[in-house]
Amino acid sequence: MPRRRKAEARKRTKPPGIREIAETLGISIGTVDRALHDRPGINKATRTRVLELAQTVGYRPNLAARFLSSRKQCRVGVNLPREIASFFDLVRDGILDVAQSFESSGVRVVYRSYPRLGQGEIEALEEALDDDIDGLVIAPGRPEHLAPLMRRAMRQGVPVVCVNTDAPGIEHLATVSVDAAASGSLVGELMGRFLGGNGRVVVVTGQLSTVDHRQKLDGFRKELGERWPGLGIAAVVEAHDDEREAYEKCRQVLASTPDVAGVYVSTANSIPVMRALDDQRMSGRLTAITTDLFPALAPLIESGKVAATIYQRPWVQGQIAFQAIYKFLVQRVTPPPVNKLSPHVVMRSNLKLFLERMRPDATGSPGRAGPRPETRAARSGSVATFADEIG
Amino acid sequence: MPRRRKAEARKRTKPPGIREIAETLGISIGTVDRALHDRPGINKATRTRVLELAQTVGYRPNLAARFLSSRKQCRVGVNLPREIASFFDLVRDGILDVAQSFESSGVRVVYRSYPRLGQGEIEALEEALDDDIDGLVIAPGRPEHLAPLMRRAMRQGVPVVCVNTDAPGIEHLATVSVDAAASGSLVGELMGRFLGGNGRVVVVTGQLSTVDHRQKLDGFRKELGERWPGLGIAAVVEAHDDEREAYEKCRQVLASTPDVAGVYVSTANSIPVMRALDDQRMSGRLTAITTDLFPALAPLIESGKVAATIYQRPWVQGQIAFQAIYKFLVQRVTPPPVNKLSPHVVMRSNLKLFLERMRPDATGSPGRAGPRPETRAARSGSVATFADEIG
DNA sequence: TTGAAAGCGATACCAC
DNA sequence: GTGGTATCGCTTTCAA
Repeated sequence: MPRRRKAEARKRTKPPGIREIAETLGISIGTVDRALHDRPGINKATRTRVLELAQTVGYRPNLAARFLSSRKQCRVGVNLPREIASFFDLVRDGILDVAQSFESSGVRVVYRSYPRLGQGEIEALEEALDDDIDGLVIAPGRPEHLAPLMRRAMRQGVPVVCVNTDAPGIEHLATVSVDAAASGSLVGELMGRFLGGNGRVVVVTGQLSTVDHRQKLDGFRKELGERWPGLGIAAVVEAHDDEREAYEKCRQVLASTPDVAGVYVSTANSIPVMRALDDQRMSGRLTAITTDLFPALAPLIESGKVAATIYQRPWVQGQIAFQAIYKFLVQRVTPPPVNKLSPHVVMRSNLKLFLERMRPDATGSPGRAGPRPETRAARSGSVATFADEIG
Repeated sequence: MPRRRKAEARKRTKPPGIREIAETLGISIGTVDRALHDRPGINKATRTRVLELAQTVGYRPNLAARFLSSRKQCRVGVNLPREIASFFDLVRDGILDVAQSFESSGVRVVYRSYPRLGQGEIEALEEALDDDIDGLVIAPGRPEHLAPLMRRAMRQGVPVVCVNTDAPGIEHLATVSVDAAASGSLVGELMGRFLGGNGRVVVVTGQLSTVDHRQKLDGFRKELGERWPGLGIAAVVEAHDDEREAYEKCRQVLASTPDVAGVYVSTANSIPVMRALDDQRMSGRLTAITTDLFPALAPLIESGKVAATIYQRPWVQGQIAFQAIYKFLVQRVTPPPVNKLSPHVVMRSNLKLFLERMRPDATGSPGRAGPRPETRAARSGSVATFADEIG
């Protein structure tokens, strides 16, 4: 067994650098640099020679050295709505967490917020694009309205990653979202199992013109149609993410449809729906499955009034989005254009695992602890980077 | 609105470095370095002065510079069993993925494997400790047998992170695992809902002396006891992760217990159990919930014979484990001692999202693509780092 | 016990 | 077009 000797063994045999390339080619490192970076003022022929040699020796730039020498910083814009905070605050935290772990590569996050999804997002995007930024993470509320600005970003060479939507039809580097169709059919399957295969279900959504909402309904309907002949949709309620509207419409529907066995709320707007159920004294008898997770929902899950909720993993969405931008900017790796996460099923028995991650103090950023003598290890109060991803 | 000017704005105002500290204190950077790193040969008084100033100015080392100048490399040992491959291969991939993304900080993975959980792990651990390694990730099969070696690791100053167990009672830096108790009660809750609150369930486990297995059973039993009065445990079968044993014992139990409504297999040993059910012509009528996910299980989920399986997220476990070691070694951040992941529920409707991640070609390591001219962006065939975490 | 200086591997200039 | 060289912030070594 090859037991390495203590001292010298841990020096690394250094990989080929630009200096080696320069030497073997008998040119200067400046020229190599020019070739590698497509910089102007270099002979086509030498450029090719350099590129080829780089290829064969397997040259890979030393990112530490690059960051150290180039004094410019990478600035990544993050535009998110303030509402719904329980979701987007976690997206932001996920982003900050990853950003943090790459701080030594000189990335900085420039954060902008606006009132709500689709409200002020155009202005914020415009502002960000004016702000000489290298990359951008956004949560498009109304993708179609953003299209022109997205084209502008493209022209400016600013890569944009969209979270919480697959934003088809607008230009972007990548999207990150929960698989909406899978989300819908997952609820269909849970509903089928929970109801023993029989019953009629009311679906409460936002508005069906939103791709995401449409896909969830379609997924749900497909699952029911293909696998659960005894299950049907009693009604589809569009509540437009409005509390009052959700409450009123649900009351009406429930009153006029007595034999409802289940309710599926496919947006975060579940509280008023549950209130309507309560008012009809139905919340115990009905099987309710909701979407997202926030403090007000916890007691409803605890009590069993909500059988399950579909968690859309905002923290992880943020992580992935930032990761994509970072790798693209720093390492020139183009991410997959569409990143679909698997939704999580949260029920009473695993609820606490998720709530723990939602405490405001659990932002999981030991590195932010600030100045400390390096020799003293700091035990961080919460979970490090990836660990938080469960939230 | 503060629109920054184009060119100069993106230079960063540099944070305080050891040079600044040296200057304001009127000493040399060498001395500052000695103070910051507790190196021998420095006056106690100056040391304190440096440390204090560092504290007040908020000194944070530039990791890029550190890595660049220190020519030593960090070597992290990874010891994993070859069986069960569907699980541990993914743990390894998760580790490699993170390692990859930190390659520019000079971490290297030294991989060792041995036949199966608990078989050869002592030798492998010994070998790793002999191999002058800086940190270690292991998957302890029999923690109690490893105790002396773990103590040795501790003495040698080698931090160890354990995956797939919370390995109580042995020394380690941290553990990463699915929350076994939550896993058990989650199955209890699913069972309760699926069976409509009535029926008797057979539990198939490995061996109850294994903490992890015990906790799952306890979680399951607790959930049933507290919330599902109509549900009971018909029998608990210890199959010791042996296929034949599982099959035989299950056959017997099922034959002698006619009124079984559900089966819970709390280890990956579910195939023989399902075969036993099939042989008794019960697989359709029973509600089966299993653990882990591997190719052979997919058709059983597809067909509905397995209602759900609890996915233990090997990929993420690997990521978190390596991340913990890395942060500890490089950034001196001590991770939380226990990292409990929330288990995922996989059913027919979201199965494909998980299977996609299990294809052997989907290792998600664009950076490994090898030498390429940097100016040419590479579109990676699969998902970048964090994205794969859903698998 | 301390100071001074030589790298690490890239970028960004200058001069030719 | 190309070569040379200062520079980034730190570690390391040698000299005082």
